[in-house]
Amino acid sequence: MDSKTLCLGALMLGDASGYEIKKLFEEGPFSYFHQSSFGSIYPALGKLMAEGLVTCDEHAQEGRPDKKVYSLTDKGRAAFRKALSINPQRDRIRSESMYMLFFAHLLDTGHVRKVYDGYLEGFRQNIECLDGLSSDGISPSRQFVRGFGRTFYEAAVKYMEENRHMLLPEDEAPKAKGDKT
Amino acid sequence: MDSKTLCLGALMLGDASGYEIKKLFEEGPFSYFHQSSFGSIYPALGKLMAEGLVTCDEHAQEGRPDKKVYSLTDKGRAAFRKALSINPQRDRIRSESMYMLFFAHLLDTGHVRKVYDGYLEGFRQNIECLDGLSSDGISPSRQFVRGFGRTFYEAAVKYMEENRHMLLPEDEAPKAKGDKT
DNA sequence: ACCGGCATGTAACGGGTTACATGATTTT
DNA sequence: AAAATCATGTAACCCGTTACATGCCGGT
Repeated sequence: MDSKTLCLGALMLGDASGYEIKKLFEEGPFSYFHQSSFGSIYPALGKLMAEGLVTCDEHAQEGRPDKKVYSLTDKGRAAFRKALSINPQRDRIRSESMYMLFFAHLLDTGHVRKVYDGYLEGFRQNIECLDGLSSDGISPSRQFVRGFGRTFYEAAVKYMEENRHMLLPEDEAPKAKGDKT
Repeated sequence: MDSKTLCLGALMLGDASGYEIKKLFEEGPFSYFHQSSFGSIYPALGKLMAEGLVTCDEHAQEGRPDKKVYSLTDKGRAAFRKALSINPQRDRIRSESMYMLFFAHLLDTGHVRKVYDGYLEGFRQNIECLDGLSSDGISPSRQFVRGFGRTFYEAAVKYMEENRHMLLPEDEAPKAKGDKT
């Protein structure tokens, strides 16, 4: 999915500036299945302007650059719908952490533990973040996607909690501290 | 994760040619969390050779290019371990299908159905593929990662089967064909 | 005092995907 | 007869990330 389509979609949720669009991908509704950075958003918005797919409303501000709020045009909405009407290719997963854990037996236990806990923590944070989103008046589509993300993250946390011993057996031992073994 | 590290990891599983490495990412043990293409594998192998991290054994063949089988050197194994000792950044999910389904209410029902079924089918195929892998003598690390993939795909299939109505309500109706409603 | 947030933008760099080039053999 | 598999490799292109440039305001 190219940056332009990503921006069009963001604007479907309401007018926004480049800065605000980035937040949608960082903490907002898109954060669970996409991301974007300034270096791709600003140029994308420029191109969309040139193509007449968005308009821009400049709000002068003191002490900081003007805030440029973009809005979709009818042409933009049509272009967005067209962009989504292609058949998406299969998702390509790309997990550095999993690649690393695949080779956990070659690595220092301390390192594996750090990666493991960090990965788990990331999933937990995503769940918290999902919990923090308001569900007022959102479309069934959005609810569906949110639920999907939730399902995934919860399954991941559960699996990692239950199967920690496979990669970190020694972490399981110190359960009873006064035992007579 | 850069292509060179990806190739080193592939060779940790055994000597292989570029062609075979690609298959590891397409159908093999890595297919669940990474991928790679010829355009990145062959140049990566060339660089690894130049750096002395792998050696190459050329097998002459009739009617097709010589098969170049690569093996890790000690230096290569050390480099691999070092590459994995950094702290991986958080996984970045990138799902075109989810992005599309997020906006399902804007799209033609037939298209949504096609995307939905295609997506689901992809997950089912991944599960089948996992079932087809032999578990003989694989390390706990590999078992862990495999289990993780399985957990994810099964949760995804279950969620999509149970919540289809959220995006495709009309598909639910024709359940009882002789009812008296 | 310093860091994080707000706010926009550019440029280099890196790297991966895609397409191209070649060609025999096996399967459908 | 066509398509897929085996097998390697190059090159252009795209495009995204990262770092840089600028600057104020509010909180610690």
